[in-house]
Amino acid sequence: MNQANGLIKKKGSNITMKDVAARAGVTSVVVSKVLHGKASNVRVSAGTAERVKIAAEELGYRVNVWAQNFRNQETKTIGILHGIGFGRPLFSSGSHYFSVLMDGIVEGAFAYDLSVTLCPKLLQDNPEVAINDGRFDGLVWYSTTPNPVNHRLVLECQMPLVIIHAHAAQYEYRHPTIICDNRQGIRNGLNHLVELGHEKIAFISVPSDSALELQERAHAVQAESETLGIEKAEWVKLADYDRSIEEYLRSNRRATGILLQHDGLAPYVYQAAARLGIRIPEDVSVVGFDSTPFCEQLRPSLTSISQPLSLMGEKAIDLLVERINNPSSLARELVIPCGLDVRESTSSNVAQVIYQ
Amino acid sequence: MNQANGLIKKKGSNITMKDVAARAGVTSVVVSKVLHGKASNVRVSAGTAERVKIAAEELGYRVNVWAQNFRNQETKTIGILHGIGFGRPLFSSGSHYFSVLMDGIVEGAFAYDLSVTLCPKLLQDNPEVAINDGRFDGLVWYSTTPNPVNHRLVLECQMPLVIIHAHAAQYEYRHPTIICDNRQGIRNGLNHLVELGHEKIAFISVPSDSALELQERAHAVQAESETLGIEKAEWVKLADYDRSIEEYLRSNRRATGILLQHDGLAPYVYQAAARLGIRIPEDVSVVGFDSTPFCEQLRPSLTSISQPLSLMGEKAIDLLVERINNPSSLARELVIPCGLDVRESTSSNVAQVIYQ
DNA sequence: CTGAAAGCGCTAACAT
DNA sequence: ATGTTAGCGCTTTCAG
Repeated sequence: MNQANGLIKKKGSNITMKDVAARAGVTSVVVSKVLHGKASNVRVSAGTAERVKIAAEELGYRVNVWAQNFRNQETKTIGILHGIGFGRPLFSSGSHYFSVLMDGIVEGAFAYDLSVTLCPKLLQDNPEVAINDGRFDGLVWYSTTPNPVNHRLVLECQMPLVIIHAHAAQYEYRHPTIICDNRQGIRNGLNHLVELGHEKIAFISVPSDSALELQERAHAVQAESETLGIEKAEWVKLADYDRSIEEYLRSNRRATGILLQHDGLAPYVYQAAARLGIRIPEDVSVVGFDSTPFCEQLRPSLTSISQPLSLMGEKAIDLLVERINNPSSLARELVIPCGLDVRESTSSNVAQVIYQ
Repeated sequence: MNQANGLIKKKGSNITMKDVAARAGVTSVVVSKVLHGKASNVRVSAGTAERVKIAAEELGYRVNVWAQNFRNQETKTIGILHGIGFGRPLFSSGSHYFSVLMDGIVEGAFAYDLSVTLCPKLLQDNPEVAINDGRFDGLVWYSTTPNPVNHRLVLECQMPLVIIHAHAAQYEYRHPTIICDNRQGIRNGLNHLVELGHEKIAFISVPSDSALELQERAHAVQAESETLGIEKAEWVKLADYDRSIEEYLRSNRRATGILLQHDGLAPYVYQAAARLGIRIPEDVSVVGFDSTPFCEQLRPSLTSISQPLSLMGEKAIDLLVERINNPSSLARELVIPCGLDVRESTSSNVAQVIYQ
């Protein structure tokens, strides 16, 4: 087999500033100034500068960024902490959630010339070690369902850290947080149904809502339905997903507009409706929350309140950088408005009225 | 607003080995040996070791990994180079390709305790700089459609680098490569159709196939159809996607089994078939190549030859690590077998015969 | 068994 | 305008 290699450099066999300096007949300090010095710092004669540049070019010199960062006591790198047990998230499977979030985070990080690192030490066994081993300038932590263990870990974290999906108060204002405006999102959904002519609206929620955001959505429904002056939305709390929904849909209390606490409840509603011969959206309109890609796969596709996840990831980096540059800056909370993606699962209530 | 911070450490305000040494009444060398020394190296009295450990514990000492790596002239970090123009790939949108590949790469990297870094310098403007600035121990490069610019860049790369979707010969055996077995994949597809009773088989390909893998698939069809003893598969080369396919399907040369050069051609075939009232799979069976998630979204879902992308990412890291540890090791080529995901677009040819 | 010295590549501060 | 010194945190080498 034709085999050409040995072209790969051995560790530490790179050209350094010293080499360049030697060739240019100066010291490495001059090289540093010429090649990387801030304009103000460069007090070097034009001739020397030229010689240095030529020498660097000839030798194919490349700055060693790690040495540079090490010297500067920074890493220009941020880490991602995954909430649930800090296990490793997957890009390709699961809820698609991580992919979208990551895109935002990377986008934000790149704007500040920060690298984003997926680190086994951080994403597996012992985050508490890697969290503080000099690897990162800052961390992004996201979790929809906090638990006592990681709550404490996050609270005690001494590194610049930004938390996605939380209120600053939850973490004693120790770290900046970013969260979507669940109340305004619910308002979007309710408004949409009202505008379509629905007067009786139900909110379907999971049985136990440990996740803060789910709680907020539930509260918002209460508050907003009063404000909107619509019949106070009936709150269907699910004990047994399938059965509860079917019972509700069969009852005479059935609403014409249904709001879901999150998209994941849609299949239960769809299936129960199908069993009962209730058509979506002709007989009942359904609005989800989160507007995951999953919505597009449902038949009919699911109208859903959108959480601008990617944007949140991006903005999170703004907060983080602020914190890195000024560790004693205020731990701000950023609230991002929700949108509404109208799809096939909602329609006007008029037709229904006519044919009833 | 209740505000508690100032808890975030300033840069470089960490406990170092020096601090631990001072408290334990030894030097940092001893600390290093006790805390990080390989078992063989630790020639320290039990008492001292104990004191050091206690001191470290009391001070909350954490090793600074970057300093450690810097000293060891390594980074324990690999970078990902995206082929086409080296632009930044997105996780959430696009072909899903990147997500799957990344999962494999990360899986592989984590097995070696390597971090995977997404770096703006690498993924944007000037990869040629970041490629060699001391940031990475090695690089993964993937591209389905190489161009002269990045071909040269890759050829001249002095870092350990592994290439996904290429033959080692294309890069003069300078870097290890990994590629799926396109010929065997085509064989899978043809076999499947033959076993279903199809005797006349067509291969539909794109007009210009700059991508190496597409070429390989085409060649494989020629070679394998002979081997299989089936009527030599007709090769429909598309000049104009829609028209060519429709013309072909309308002609009396129409096959009952169609093999596609890649999944992306399926919609054209589906639509042309629909226009002509040709049913899939009743009248014609269709097999794609790549088995992208897209296959599931088609109606009927598309049977497709699968490329184990995630596994390829994982194996790529094996090759890369081999290269990092031994730069003058052989630039191997790894060929990974394809699978076949049977879905709804293929069925037995028997029914068709009966009712004809 | 422990310590002193040296240095990875780079740069800020202080000489000259 | 250029050089010298010093040190980021760590570990290897060599002396005691």
